[in-house]
Amino acid sequence: MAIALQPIKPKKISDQVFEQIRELIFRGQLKAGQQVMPERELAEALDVSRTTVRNAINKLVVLGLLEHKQGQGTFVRFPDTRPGNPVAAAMEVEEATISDLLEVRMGLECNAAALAAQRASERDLQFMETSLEEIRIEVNSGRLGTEADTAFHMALAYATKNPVHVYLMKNFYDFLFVGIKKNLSHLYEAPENIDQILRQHSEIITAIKQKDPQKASMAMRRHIQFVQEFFRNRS
Amino acid sequence: MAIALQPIKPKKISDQVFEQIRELIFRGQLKAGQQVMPERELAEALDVSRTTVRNAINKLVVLGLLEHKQGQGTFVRFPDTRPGNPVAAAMEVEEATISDLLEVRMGLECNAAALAAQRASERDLQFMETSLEEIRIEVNSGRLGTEADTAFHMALAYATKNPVHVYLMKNFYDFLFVGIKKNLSHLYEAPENIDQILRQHSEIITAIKQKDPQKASMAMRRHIQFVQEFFRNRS
DNA sequence: TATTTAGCATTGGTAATACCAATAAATTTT
DNA sequence: AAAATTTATTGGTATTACCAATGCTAAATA
Repeated sequence: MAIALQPIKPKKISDQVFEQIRELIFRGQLKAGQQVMPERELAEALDVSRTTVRNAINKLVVLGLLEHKQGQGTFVRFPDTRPGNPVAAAMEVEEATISDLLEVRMGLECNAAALAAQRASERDLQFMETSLEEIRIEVNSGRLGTEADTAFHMALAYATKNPVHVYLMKNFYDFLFVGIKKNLSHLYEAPENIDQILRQHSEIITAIKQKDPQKASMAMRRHIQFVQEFFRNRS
Repeated sequence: MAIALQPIKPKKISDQVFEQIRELIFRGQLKAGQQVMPERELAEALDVSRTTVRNAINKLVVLGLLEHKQGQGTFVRFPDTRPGNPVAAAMEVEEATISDLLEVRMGLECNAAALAAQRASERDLQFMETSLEEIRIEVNSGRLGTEADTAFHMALAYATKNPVHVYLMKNFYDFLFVGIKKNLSHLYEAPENIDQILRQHSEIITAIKQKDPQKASMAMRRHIQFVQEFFRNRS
């Protein structure tokens, strides 16, 4: 007998719950930042076990749509902080130090400087010089030019014309710079350091202008080494 | 009183299990297609509840690293058949080429090799040599040792002892794999290249054994340059 | 009274156990 | 020998209990 029987839904219950909640989020009935019903209530409302609800919610958490907060509840994440960004959490968990961050930047950015020296357009150079100028202004106004500083390094990333490098820097921007930002205040407290740093940045730009990869890489190396030294001495 | 007590950070148990299993996959100790231990056995072996193991595994399933098959077991997915591989997708969107990937790896991995030369433990070296040996076996059997090759580079990442670098490479894993797979499949057209590659990997290990950062970095540089040259000549 | 402290309620995290459901292999039956 | 059945294994769901973190509230204290 070949009667086309209705192939019953072989779906896992937890997946059905998952779909329902996700729908609520997509439809905007669960807005960003809002708290979702507690697991216990959801379980009763849907007449399934808390275990099942839990699996569904966990899936949404892993996908970055929801966020667990023990003792408070589960909340809808804001879309702009969603894509692949367990960064902040990872930062806490991984015990990453400023030193660790600088080590990685040494490899990544020296290479980027060398690439930029081969490919940077006039526009790229202008962006970098603008950022450098903004740092000067900020610092002279008594503020710290952290924003401008990161802008400089992002401009460098774009100047490599390498989409993979840009992708990395975009996605790990927080991870690579957040630690620096927090501690940059100390570095900028000593005015004599500021001149050093400005000069180092300037040297990087000069080397890129001259289209000298070796020189650019070395300039970046000296810059990062300087920062490394600073943090080594104060800890 | 302002004694800076060390604020304990109790990671979730399920996340610890998650990390362990994921590391087994990255290191190649759990190969693609292979079945992982049943949840009940894992729970007993790790001395945690099955619930916890379940949560950890579920997370890996959602991330696409594992695959559930009711009545059979849980299996390691083949990296290139992962649905919605975020990095691979990004590679399409960003129009990234193998050449772009190799450029970034040049910066990241040369630096990693230098760090590993300063910090690699015996265990790290063993992992690298095991991976290298597995590549040999795979190649001699007519297959291409893409997974073993990836495991080698992950082992190098772990050997740096730098949590930021490890974190980057973990999230870079798919990208790395895709790149390596394409590398090898094309390099395989000229078998004499395989010997070159094996020797280059061997030189990297040797340099790390000798705790010579410069040499390790240079060995890695030569390796990547070799692959770059190959792709330059065939396009 | 103002502040601190302690306790309580809420909510996610883990555990233990039992049973359901699907699959594959072994066994029995035809 | 082939087919049907049973059995063992393994993931899926349910239930219950308790732990752990957070925030609120009321009691205790200065």
